[in-house]
Amino acid sequence: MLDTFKKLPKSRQEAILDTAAEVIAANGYHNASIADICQQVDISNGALYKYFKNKESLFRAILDHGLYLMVNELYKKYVSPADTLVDSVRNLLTGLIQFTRGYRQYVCLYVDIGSCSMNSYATYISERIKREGRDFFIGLVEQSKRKGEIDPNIDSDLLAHGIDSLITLFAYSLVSEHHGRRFAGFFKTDRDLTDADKIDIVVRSVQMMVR
Amino acid sequence: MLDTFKKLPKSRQEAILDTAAEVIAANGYHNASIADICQQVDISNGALYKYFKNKESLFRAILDHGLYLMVNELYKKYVSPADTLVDSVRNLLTGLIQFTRGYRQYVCLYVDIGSCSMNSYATYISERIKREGRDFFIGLVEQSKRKGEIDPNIDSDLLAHGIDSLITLFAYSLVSEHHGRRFAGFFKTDRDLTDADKIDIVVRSVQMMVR
Amino acid sequence: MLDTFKKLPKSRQEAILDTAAEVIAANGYHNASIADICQQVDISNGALYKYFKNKESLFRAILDHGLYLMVNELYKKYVSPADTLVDSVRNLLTGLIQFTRGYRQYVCLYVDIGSCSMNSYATYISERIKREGRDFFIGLVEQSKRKGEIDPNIDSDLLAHGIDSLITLFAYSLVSEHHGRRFAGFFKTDRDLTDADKIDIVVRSVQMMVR
Amino acid sequence: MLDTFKKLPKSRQEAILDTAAEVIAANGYHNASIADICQQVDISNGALYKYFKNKESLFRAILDHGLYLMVNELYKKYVSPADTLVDSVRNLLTGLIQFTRGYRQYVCLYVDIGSCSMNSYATYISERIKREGRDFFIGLVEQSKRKGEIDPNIDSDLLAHGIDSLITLFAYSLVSEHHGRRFAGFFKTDRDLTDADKIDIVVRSVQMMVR
DNA sequence: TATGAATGAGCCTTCATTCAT
DNA sequence: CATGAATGAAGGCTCATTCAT
Repeated sequence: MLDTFKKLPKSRQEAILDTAAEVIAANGYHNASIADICQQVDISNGALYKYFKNKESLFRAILDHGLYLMVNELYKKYVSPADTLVDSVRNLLTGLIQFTRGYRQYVCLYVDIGSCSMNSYATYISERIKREGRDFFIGLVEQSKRKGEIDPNIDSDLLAHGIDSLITLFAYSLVSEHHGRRFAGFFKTDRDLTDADKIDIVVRSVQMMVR
Repeated sequence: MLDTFKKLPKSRQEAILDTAAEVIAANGYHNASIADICQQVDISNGALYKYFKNKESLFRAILDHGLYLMVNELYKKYVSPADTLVDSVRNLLTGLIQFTRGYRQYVCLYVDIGSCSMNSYATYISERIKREGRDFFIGLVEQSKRKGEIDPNIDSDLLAHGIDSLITLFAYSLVSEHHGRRFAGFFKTDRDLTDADKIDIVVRSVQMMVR
Repeated sequence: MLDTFKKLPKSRQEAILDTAAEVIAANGYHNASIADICQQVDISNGALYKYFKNKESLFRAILDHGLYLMVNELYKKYVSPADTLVDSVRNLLTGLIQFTRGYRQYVCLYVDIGSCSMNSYATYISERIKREGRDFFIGLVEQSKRKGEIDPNIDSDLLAHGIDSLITLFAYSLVSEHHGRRFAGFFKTDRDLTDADKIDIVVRSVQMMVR
Repeated sequence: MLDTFKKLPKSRQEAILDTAAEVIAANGYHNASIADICQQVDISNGALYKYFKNKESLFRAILDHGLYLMVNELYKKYVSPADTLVDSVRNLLTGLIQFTRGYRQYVCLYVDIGSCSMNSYATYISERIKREGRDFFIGLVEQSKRKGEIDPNIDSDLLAHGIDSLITLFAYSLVSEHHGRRFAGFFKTDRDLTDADKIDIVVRSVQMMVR
């Protein structure tokens, strides 16, 4: 990200990142063309290269912004220390659905970054994503222990990892064709699973683990 | 896949698919070039187009073969009806590690197919993958119930989904930079997690769910 | 130069190199566009890149061919051991004029390669050009000494260098605006210098050196 | 060159021209970018276009300044009417080496202007360069004749042209990879030719012509 | 007057696909 | 049936130049 970009009004910066993220999320990093992005963002080809050194650098700025949003618009927004573990999880899932409405493209990129062909790009952001997620969920579990809600003998790491796994795949299911199908596949209904159904499933899974 | 391809010796067919899968897994579908694939596979450019209508059709053949391998070299090979649920899971995880040694590229593609930018390609194969996975895990759980190993009141779908979630992300962690980091991130050791450590983690997670 | 190019008929190879050389000579290396070259040569953009790895590699092939021509169509063609030194020079100058009629573009490139902005490209070919030129002219001078035409006390290197200098700038004057003017500038006539005039000037200069 | 530029302090004007000349000399006219030039010169992109109509106009101003320097910092500085012809040549060569230390970029451009791809740009300046050079060298020769140093029957034009040729290629050899190699190639030493060696060579060549 | 962001055509290069041999 | 040369659109990126501030 170059200085020229930082000098833009925050709202313009966000609009550019959001739209560029959309194009990349829809087509995949390699398949999204700079020309496409510029057209959608409504800036000239040259302008983009005044903002970012190259395609990869634009992508990194998008990933950075996505992480920022995940922490500030999700982790910090939908969870309060007063809640029980299970309520926290439920709130987070609800939050995730809200978040996906506003920032679907970033959820997509969050999924994409996990694919093997993105391994080299993942290096840039994964460590930070990991840290945020781990601290958040281990914090949740230990708080819950302190409040005496769950058995103190439960392995915190194990439980945090289990909850994170369920929530990760829940998030994936919101935007990925494959994961949507996989998630729903286990549950036979005569209609599609609603968001509420899916929240319920994850919450019950967590309860199964802490019971 | 055209008839010309089917007429090739099975071993040649597999060699072509395996190598093409390798190139695509390493670079991503959009970033892998037909020229690269032909060179690695050691066939002429024209030959490839005698075997497959186009790039996407080659990709589909690869996905088909990957699914075939997953069922026959994994689900059917490493699990026996005599085992307990937990042992089955352990065996499957061990199998996955073996499978990844021989067919890493297909595991990669299995991960990739979950990314949003592959949504349109996922449609082709996901339904079948989902069915195989769902039947396998629900089968495992119900067999276990029948043998009286686990509480019959447990929701089979929920448990099957939970186990599948853990195993899915375990598989992901074997080949994806991001998922490798995410998985290990929850567990502090002074060294990297070994495969045995990771198996142990998933097994204990499953025990947590059926306890 | 790639194998694909070498497989073309020699005549086609030459036609491609000659035409590409023309475009580059007319516009300069950096200013000559691949698109222009392809259009003039009448091949597709992609074809050129099947023949040559990149622009620089095409340029090198052109330089190689130019050197080949200089040796075979000039040095070897217009000079015979029977001639006196002065006649050899005269024949070479006549040859240069002929050569320039058929291969003007290569003479241009020979001039261009001497410009500072081509220093990095010159490295590739200069050493060989130098060797050919030096051997040719020193050979000429020493032969002349052996035949007793010129004073054996004359420093061969010095004389060879002097002759080469005059001939070099004569060649330059045939194709370069600047050098044409510089050369002619010293001689006042009421008309432009003819080729014969210029040959005469160089020959008399050489005579001045061996007198 | 626009009035805005002429209003700048002379020293600023020179600094701008010198630095811009450096960038163009290093990269070649077509390959040197305005952005690069502005950055090196430390003026804004817009400012440059307030000073000069366009890239070519800047280039012309540089060429003009180069000619000015050649006349005033070289021809007028290192040669005195009291010197013999040979001493004048020696002084000029020494001067050229000094000049190249201070103004190498202009020597480069002087070489570049001779290349064919610069023919259209050469038109602008060559006539004047030619005149200065011709007058200078013919002046030198005729003065020498008047002083009775050299045979009055020698053709002044021819000698002036010969001397200019040697000095031109000497100058070229100071900055051009190709010409450096060509010049030195004729003289076998176990070390590189020093500047003094090269001066000596040219001086002896001139002596060979006037003997 | 000075700035530097914006433009968009044009650059070199790659690619999936076709087709003559 | 196999080959691999040919295509030309499209890719990421740069550039001389303009113009609102």
